[in-house]
Amino acid sequence: MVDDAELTETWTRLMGLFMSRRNVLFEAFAELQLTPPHGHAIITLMHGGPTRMRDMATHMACDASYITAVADRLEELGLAERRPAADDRRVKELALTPKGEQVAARLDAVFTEPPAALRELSRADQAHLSRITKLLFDGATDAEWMPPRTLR
Amino acid sequence: MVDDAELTETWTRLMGLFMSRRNVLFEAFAELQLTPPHGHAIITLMHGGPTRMRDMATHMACDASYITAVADRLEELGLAERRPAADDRRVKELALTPKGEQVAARLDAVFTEPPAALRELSRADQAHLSRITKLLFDGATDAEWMPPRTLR
DNA sequence: TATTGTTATACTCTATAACTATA
DNA sequence: TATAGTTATAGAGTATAACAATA
Repeated sequence: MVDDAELTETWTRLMGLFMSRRNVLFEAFAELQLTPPHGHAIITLMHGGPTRMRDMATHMACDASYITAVADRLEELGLAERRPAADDRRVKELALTPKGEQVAARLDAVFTEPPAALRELSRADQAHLSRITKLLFDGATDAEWMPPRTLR
Repeated sequence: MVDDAELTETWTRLMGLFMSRRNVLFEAFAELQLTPPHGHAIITLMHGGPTRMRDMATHMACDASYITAVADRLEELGLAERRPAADDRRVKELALTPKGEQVAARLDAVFTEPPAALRELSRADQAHLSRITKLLFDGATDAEWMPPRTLR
């Protein structure tokens, strides 16, 4: 029997798991002396490769001037560097350093790593959950679903 | 077949749903001219009743002085009010006004409302998901699980 | 002396506006 | 003239430290 209250409880339980993972990620940010936007930026660089500062501002939905500050900080930390773009002398690209690659990979792993409890489900339940989340994904409207690139 | 990659994808899909709900809640905060901490505070008051300012600071994991600012703002908005505590004249309690009750209930509903996609699952899959999330809940260590009181 | 809430203050995060150098 | 990035500056959010009232 699945009534409305039970559906809400189901959702609440899922939310609890999310919150815990979010906390883990935020702790990882703090340990690396990064704010969430800085973490977001380097994970974006890891997935997308060298990125024009303007495009980074668009992606992060923030003002361009803030990207200047983020880039400054990432350079200070030795995680990323500015590079002139090949074709347009106004443009700079932001690119990860080798150290930045390592840090980004570590943060990305923290983010995508399923909670241990998920691993401890039976194979059958893991398969159920996989199938059901695919249905959720297909059933969700665009407004409801957002690609979880990183947590901001 | 459920290999590690599939488990990660399952988790990623769930994260996507979560992110979307988070956005909805943040929009609801913004419409009410509340920051997440203010929303957090009034939902706490809704669940816990009148609360000493000191206890609110502990609950919100912030400095006591910040609660002064939060209380000021909530009073300005007519959502909460300070009351002297009965037993200790140093202490003030924060309590929701009738308007605050309404606003808190609305925010809480936004927060706990399951995504539409969850409702559109078959009864059988809803039951599966309910059962599996209970297993997740029971299997999670304290460090992994956090009661999703509100989103900060 | 210790604790509650407040004030004064400072620091961080982020945006807006003005500027430069290219295009 | 328009665009990419920077600088200067301002505002919001939040903490720290000192303070008054009460325990």
